[in-house]
Amino acid sequence: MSINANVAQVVSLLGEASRASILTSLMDGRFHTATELAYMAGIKPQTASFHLSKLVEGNLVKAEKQGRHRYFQLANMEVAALLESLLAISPPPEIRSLKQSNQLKLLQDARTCYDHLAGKLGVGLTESMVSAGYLEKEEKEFRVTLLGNQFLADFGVDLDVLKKKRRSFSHACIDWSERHHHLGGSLGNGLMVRFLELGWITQAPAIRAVNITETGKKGFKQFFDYPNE
Amino acid sequence: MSINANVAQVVSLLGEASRASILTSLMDGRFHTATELAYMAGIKPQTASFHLSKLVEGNLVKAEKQGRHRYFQLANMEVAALLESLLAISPPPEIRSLKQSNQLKLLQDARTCYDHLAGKLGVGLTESMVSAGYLEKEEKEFRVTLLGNQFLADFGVDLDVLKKKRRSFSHACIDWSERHHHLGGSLGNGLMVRFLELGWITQAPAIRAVNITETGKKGFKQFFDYPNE
DNA sequence: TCAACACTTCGATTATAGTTGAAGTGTGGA
DNA sequence: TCCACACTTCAACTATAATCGAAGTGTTGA
Repeated sequence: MSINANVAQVVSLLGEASRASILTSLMDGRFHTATELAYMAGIKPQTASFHLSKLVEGNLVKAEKQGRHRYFQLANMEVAALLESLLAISPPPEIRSLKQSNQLKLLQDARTCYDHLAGKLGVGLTESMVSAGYLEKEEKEFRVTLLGNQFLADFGVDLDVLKKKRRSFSHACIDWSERHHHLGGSLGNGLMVRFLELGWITQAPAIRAVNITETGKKGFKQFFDYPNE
Repeated sequence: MSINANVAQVVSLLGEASRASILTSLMDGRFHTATELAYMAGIKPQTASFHLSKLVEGNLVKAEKQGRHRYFQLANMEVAALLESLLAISPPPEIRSLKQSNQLKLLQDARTCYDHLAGKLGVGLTESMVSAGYLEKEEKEFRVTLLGNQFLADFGVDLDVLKKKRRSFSHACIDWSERHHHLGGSLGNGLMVRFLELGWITQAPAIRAVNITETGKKGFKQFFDYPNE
């Protein structure tokens, strides 16, 4: 029954510690080199290269050559979505060290989910925007209200451009740490890009944790009422 | 980075040919014994037993003891949904033998998807019901119209009972062979149960293919306008 | 009580696949 | 031209895990 063999083949690519590590490292949506990924996964570059070639072959990862570097990225958003949903299913990690505990906390506070914000920050901002009447939650996506249209325009996010992109506009993305939905799609991405532009957040170099700047703290409070306790 | 280790652990259970075979065999939603599953996967009972204990440990499968038999079933509907979505992602199988080709055709024509109908039959019936105005497709589920309420009541499906069950009522389930949605949830299950009651369909013993009886052919044409070319 | 049966456990074998050192290719900069 | 660097390929090693025969447990039915 080789119907199953196909599933096994695809899935077995995910079911190995080193490859899973590489893939979750790639979940920040940015490009990474083989050596970087090797370091993050705690393996030698040859080993990473071996795994990466398998992942490229299996269409989970795509590569782009530039000079003597090869930059790797998740093949598409479906892969990222699959990974996030698997993280949601998987049991929470056991904490073994202080460093690990701190890293986990950073990720829970604010991180990128492929190309938009997740963690407490991502979920919190989304909820604030719903409370303020800018967004309305539908079954699997968020709808931007008239009020929200105005707000986003004022904030410097061009909805017309975002809507033209050939991808979902505002899908509700499941969050593995908060067990809530947050704003994904091109709108989620557009907002994050704007936050980066404004210098409200900065991306950590090796991890997909996100750092909130002092300007950001004021801005999030003023414009989004976050945090709102 | 043991965040990844958890994912890898869960996923690696799926990424092995024998286990994938066992799991897809269990996708008919029925209970199966270890020996049955071993036969279907082409391995010895000891090996199946070994894998099954791992699957039970990993909460993908649950077991129930009855006399000298132990009956195995998928742990929950989430697991079934995960498997179907993986089948949808996986490339279509290569055909190697006539027998396999026939089996694949049977599965594509009409099969069970956990506990409701899929394949051409499942997709076709769903589309007919939408055309007839009994169902309306929403983002991720189907809504039963007033007309549909009446139709289903007449047909002998008790919606009140189904709605009380602690599970989704009518979610849209992705079909790996047809690449379309079909009707799942308790309503999808309720309909299939009714078809079995009426003797319109019978379940094949070893495969999750479904056989349409002569009565069924007439019934589906008369009540559901299927097939409708 | 006994034999047949369903399943599991154990131990040995075998196959598979991840890992790494060494060597090779190609690019960039001095 | 030469060296440093990023990456890949190759070959050997090693660890892991799937498989199956043999033996053991517990259940059913005669």
